[in-house]
Amino acid sequence: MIDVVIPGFDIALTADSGQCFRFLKLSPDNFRLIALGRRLDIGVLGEDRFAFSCTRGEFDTLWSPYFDLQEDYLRFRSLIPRDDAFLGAALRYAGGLRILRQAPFETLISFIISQRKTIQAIKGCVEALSRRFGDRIDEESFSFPGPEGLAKADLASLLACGLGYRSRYILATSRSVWEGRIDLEALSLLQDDALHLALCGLDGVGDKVAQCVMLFAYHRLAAFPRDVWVNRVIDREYGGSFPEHLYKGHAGVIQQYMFCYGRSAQWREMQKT
DNA sequence: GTCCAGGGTAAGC
DNA sequence: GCTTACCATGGA
Repeated sequence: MIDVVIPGFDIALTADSGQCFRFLKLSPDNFRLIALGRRLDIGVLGEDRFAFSCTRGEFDTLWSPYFDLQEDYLRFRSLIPRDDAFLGAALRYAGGLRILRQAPFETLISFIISQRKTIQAIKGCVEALSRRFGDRIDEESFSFPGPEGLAKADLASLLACGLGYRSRYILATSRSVWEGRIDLEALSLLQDDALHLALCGLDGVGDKVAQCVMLFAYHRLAAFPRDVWVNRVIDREYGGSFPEHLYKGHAGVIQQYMFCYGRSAQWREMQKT
């Protein structure tokens, strides 16, 4: 267990930001994450102070990159026009979140699952998949399965995880990865357009899922996923057209502020009046 | 009972 | 090129 100072970092917000479905909220100030084949517990000690259940070396080489802690998120704030009241409020609400650097396969499968599901439901499916096909980490923790485990699964087992019609997408895409028809590691060498095209060639992956995988796994900060929440914000606050061009190269970060604030009780309450 | 959720696909035009 | 019906599941 180590004690670290991370200015401006909000673990509660990041854990519930809809990027990753393997955060567990143990208490208001304690979180558990399964990632990188490990279990990590994070406690909030105070303003900008956190406890991580790992060594200093693991924090520096594994978790600091995972949480994108070397990036200066203050530089994204200066991109927001002063007269944009919505983004100003969104930043005050969600400015402490980070764009995670997650494993491509887990992110890919998780966002194929995500279609027409709530975040809670996605979490349930991902947990079920991990328990059935992943490796045991400890008494109660299981890693997300690799391509082999899912490629060799049968449809009935996938259906039993609550995946519904997405089961055949997950089987087909897992087989594409396992059989080497697509190399998720090699995709990191591609430019954004080529990466998007390659991802959209997979079963169950369209524009939105591809954008999520680009942003949350390949850290392409220009990717701009448009889901029902973001579209709702764009309709209500920007007359149906968001000026993405103002944030060239970093619109994905702005999108994530919009998503989190748009889902908040605070913004939703304002919409009722 | 109805509506909605971090959508994709294939058929139709 | 652009719409539209359909796809399972669970919770509000």
